[in-house]
Amino acid sequence: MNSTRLGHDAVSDALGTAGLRPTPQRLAVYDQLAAMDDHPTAAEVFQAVRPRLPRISLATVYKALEALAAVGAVDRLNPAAAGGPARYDARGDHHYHFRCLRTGAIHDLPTRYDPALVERLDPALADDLRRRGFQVTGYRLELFGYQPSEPEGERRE
Amino acid sequence: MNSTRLGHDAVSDALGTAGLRPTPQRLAVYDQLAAMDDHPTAAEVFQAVRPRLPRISLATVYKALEALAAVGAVDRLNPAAAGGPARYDARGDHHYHFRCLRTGAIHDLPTRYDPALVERLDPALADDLRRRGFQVTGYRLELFGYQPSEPEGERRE
DNA sequence: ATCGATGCAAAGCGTTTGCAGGGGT
DNA sequence: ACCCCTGCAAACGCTTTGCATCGAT
Repeated sequence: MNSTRLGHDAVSDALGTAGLRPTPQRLAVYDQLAAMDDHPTAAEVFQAVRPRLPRISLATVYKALEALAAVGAVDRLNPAAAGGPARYDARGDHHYHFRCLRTGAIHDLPTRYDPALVERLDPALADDLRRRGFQVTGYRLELFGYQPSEPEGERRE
Repeated sequence: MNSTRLGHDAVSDALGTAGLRPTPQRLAVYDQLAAMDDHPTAAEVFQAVRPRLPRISLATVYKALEALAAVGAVDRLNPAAAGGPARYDARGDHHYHFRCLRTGAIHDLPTRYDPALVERLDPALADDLRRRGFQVTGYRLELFGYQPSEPEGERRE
């Protein structure tokens, strides 16, 4: 569904290169994450993979997500509220997100990470940061609002 | 230090209008927050107000921050990592933040909330969102990187 | 045989809640 | 008198960790 999602081979390679094993659990977690397009929580991934791996534990899902994040195969998205669950993103590149304030779902936006965004957005700000000695290594842009309501499949955080 | 910070009277008024009482604890929490410029966590505010209010509890600090946020006197900033503490902002307006990846400190950026940011950043994206029925009510822009190291006063999350 | 990964249970951390006591209007 | 607030303690949700077992090289 998305051109930036990796296949088993690419994920296996990425894990292997980092000295991590491409276990069935890790690959299943990645598959499940890549198949869901509203960026599920760890608990949701856990429920979704249980039919395939009935003996998997939630702790293993967390560890798998950590391993996948370590090799850049997934991104962990910050919780919307303190104490809320983090959500995960199977894309390996940077992009913007839209977060629904009603359901907590996160959708990808068809835009790309733009290293020059700050410069373009506000040259004076970029200049000011440089002058103050702040080294900017990245940014996060997140839109929020409300997605069209769906008759089913709703989720609340 | 910052023109958008409110005085006791304004905070008291805001609380009163909402049917909330301007208690010493709430005002002290607001004062402390306004006096710190790296956007402390609830625990840090708690420690900072203890000398003035030795009997205050952490729960009261949380409740005070909630009350202040409810009337718009403070903003709660999402945790950087899942399970990490939220940070609080004494400014009543919207603006961007710079988050230090080393210390977790958050600094204000001298920019303002721009309702037309999405339109300006990417008109095609704005159009696409409208077409798909997504209602955008706000956004969050956060830069991260590294602040100049300080000889003292460092903090890690 | 080695060494990492799994899965279970328990701990950890930030935050919220229940509730009795207290204070302002 | 009323109602909100405080402060203590306990509960809560999400995540991580300790540890014995398992599995692949």
